[in-house]
Amino acid sequence: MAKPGSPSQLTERSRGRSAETRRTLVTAAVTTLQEVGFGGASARAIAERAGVPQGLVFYHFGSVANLLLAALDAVSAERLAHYGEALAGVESPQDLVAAARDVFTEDLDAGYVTVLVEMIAGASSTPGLGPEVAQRIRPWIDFTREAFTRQLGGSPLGAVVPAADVAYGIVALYLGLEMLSHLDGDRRPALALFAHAANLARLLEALT
Amino acid sequence: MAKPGSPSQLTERSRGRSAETRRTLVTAAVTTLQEVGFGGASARAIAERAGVPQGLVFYHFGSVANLLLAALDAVSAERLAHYGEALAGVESPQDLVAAARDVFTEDLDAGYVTVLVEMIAGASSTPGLGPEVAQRIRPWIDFTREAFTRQLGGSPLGAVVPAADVAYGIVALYLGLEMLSHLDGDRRPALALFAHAANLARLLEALT
DNA sequence: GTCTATACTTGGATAGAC
DNA sequence: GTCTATCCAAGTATAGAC
Repeated sequence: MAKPGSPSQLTERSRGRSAETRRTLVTAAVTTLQEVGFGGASARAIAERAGVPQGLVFYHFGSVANLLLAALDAVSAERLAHYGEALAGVESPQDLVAAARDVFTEDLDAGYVTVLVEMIAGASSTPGLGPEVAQRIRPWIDFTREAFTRQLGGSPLGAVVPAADVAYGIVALYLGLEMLSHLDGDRRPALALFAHAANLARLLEALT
Repeated sequence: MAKPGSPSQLTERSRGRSAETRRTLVTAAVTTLQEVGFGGASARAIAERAGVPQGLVFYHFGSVANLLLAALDAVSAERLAHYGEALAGVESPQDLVAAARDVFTEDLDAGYVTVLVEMIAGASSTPGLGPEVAQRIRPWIDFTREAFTRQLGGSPLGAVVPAADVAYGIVALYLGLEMLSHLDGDRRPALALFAHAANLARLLEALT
């Protein structure tokens, strides 16, 4: 049961091919989660999208769950990097809310958060998956905490409520909004909330 | 393909038996969703818990999805009735937050919201399920909107933010918190948020 | 090391027995 | 009208070919 990627006996050709197959499968796993959810993300469904035989899922990842976790890793890395860029120019709570709204819209359009939501919900039905998913969410909460601390740590709000708790709540809200918006295909209620948040941010700035 | 419950040819005995089988299946569907999620809620898994043969799922409900929707209906009805009672004695924003916290704890303990979350996430993988689930969530949002309007409609917050938007956000937050708390089995971060909300409610009351 | 063909299991659904 | 025996599709996983 040799793991792929082991160093011995690898030709240039086979090494490159393996890596590409893995990449293809990971990409296909992401789109499968987006299109048919965790429940529909079988080895067959993913492999078909990837254009490779179904057995390769098990050869390269050992199980469907592992492949889905790899997909989650890929999306997390991609998004966190992007969030970092999006927040680079932020200099006020108002900017922060605006950036959050833009990022939310992107996430919804591209279905990035769907992947996360499906994995969280799906974790209930696959033994051992829960902790793995939980671990992969922590960076999102940490990122949010830091962004909040930077822009609002010194404000009246930051004085009353610990950043860690707020960050947890914001991520929860983000996931919930994604879930509801995705469910009925209407993002307007969610975007309305961002607009109100912008108003409150303006109000808060006026106080300081 | 006669639907059960048709009036003709029914003995007292058979009518009672059918209703009881349906009830048993619905209850089993709820616990199955709670224990193994949407992905694990197969006709066989549910029927085993109900102690009835698997084919009865299709006889009585036509499909697994229909049975799961019936389970969601049962939970929704039960919870909305209970929420109504819990809010009967509420006379201030502070009371409202306290009641919400109690209800949240109950929901988490009994796994009621898990059913909802699993159905929302699972809707992605079953064609046609989305709208059905969306329809069943609307009452939760309406209920929240009314509760908010009653206690905070006249406050500064109510003046700035439309109740409908807030209600949507609160339900989203509620679902997200349930999802995260359930995932890593730690409800403390969520409960901390309710504590902060209580403080803010107190603050708001001081202003009015 | 990489991948394909095949074994085995579980699940949805229904034809027909009671 | 109610339920059971059975069928077929879809899923996971691996033994063995290249």
